[in-house]
Amino acid sequence: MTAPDLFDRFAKSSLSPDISDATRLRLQAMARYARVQAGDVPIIEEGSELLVFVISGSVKLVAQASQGREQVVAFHFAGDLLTLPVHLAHAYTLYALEDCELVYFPASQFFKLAVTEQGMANDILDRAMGALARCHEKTISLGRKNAQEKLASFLVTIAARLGSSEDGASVFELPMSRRDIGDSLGLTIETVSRQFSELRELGLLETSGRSGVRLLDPAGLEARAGHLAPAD
Amino acid sequence: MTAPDLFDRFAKSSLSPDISDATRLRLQAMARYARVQAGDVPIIEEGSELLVFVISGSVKLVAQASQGREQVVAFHFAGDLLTLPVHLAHAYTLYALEDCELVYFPASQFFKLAVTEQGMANDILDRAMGALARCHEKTISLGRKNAQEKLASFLVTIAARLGSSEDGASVFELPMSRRDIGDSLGLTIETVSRQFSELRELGLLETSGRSGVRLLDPAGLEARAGHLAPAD
DNA sequence: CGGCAGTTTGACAAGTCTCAATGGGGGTGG
DNA sequence: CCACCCCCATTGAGACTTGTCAAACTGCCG
Repeated sequence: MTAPDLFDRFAKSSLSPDISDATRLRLQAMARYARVQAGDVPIIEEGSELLVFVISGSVKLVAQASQGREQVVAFHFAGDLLTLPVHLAHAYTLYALEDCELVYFPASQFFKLAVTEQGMANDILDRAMGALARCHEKTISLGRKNAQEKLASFLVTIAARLGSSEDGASVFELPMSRRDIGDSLGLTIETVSRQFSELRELGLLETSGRSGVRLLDPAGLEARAGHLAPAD
Repeated sequence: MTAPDLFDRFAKSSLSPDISDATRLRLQAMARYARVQAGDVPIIEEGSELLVFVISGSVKLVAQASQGREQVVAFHFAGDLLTLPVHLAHAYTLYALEDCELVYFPASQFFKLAVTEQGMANDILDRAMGALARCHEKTISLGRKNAQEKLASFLVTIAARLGSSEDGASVFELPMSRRDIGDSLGLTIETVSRQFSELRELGLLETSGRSGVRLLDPAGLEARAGHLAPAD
């Protein structure tokens, strides 16, 4: 598949259909592409903030702290938009969890163009607000939850994104390793594993192989996620 | 001071000067105002996401988890823009840390208008991206830092925002209590207090009264913040 | 000056991390 | 197609950071 094909798929999935041809062409001119395998770093580029669209596959956005400690700031899946920040106090890197196709743009250029098209500006704003809201939710998880609540809420969130429903259960394959989950939740790989075991013993979920998960009791899991009951 | 005055100050500080009069008038028509004292909840409104401009004072955005646990998602000071989310898995509330003046708008209406003015849309996008970047930084702090690193990086960040320089030292008054700091860093009030004492014993800072802070060695503090060295 | 709320300090408990060993999945090569 | 091997995941034991509970202290405000 060639780059133009990738741009078309990007346009179809992530641009509103009533974008003007002129804007579309200018977007295409500034678009860059990455097709990478699991584990690779898709984008090697410094100096400017990037706007990255995940066309297929899944990625993790990782921040490096001192002493080799890593924090997964966010996971993103096909259809998502993410921003790759220039480093502030920490350096950020994007990694492919699976084989991936990405389309990306220098953020400032993209914005300059986006604000000339109302539909596009609106869409980008919505996505940015959505990303901010998800980051806020993650903040709560990291700051005020114990290990079990962290894993439970993580699984509930992933299930909402990737899960398919099978008579009350939610079934999905985790594209990330236990280490990635730990690095995302602020836990060690061992603690993640222990919590998986405990949730299994509680009858809330089953696992098959390394990545298969079946949430047997989504409501029970949600109850252990430390979320505020909506009716409170 | 009357509401129109507040709008003028908002316009002067937070709107680009070349906004059209029509847009300005429509903004004024949808603007709402809050003037509250420390500790108050400035905005009681449900159902839609709000865009809040802090004209004066400072606020904390708090998320309630189950069992009365609170997580401070962000502090905001005069000049800041923040979004007050409709609740997702958690409920959010805004509290005034000091006497405050706020101007706020329903986010969707504001956006609809903002995208008709390029400068405005750009500005809002920039601010949203900035908020997202700060939230990412907070994620790292919560997920991968110990208590001392959390407090050190918190103080460095606040100093950059509120501190005034006095021959190498950075001096400021904390508008928030130890509890607020703990709720922001995912620590208890006792742990925050112990870390203050330890940093004091290390000669990195002095405190005066409950809120006065003098960072004697900002570089030394930064070194303990767990940040990645820029040159790495 | 007195009282109260917020802060500091101390002792102990608990949860998570660290280090270590075992187990199992899944990919590779024969 | 099967067997092997390596890497990831699981399980266990002990250490350590942080949380919990309690008491003393001190700014701050009336």
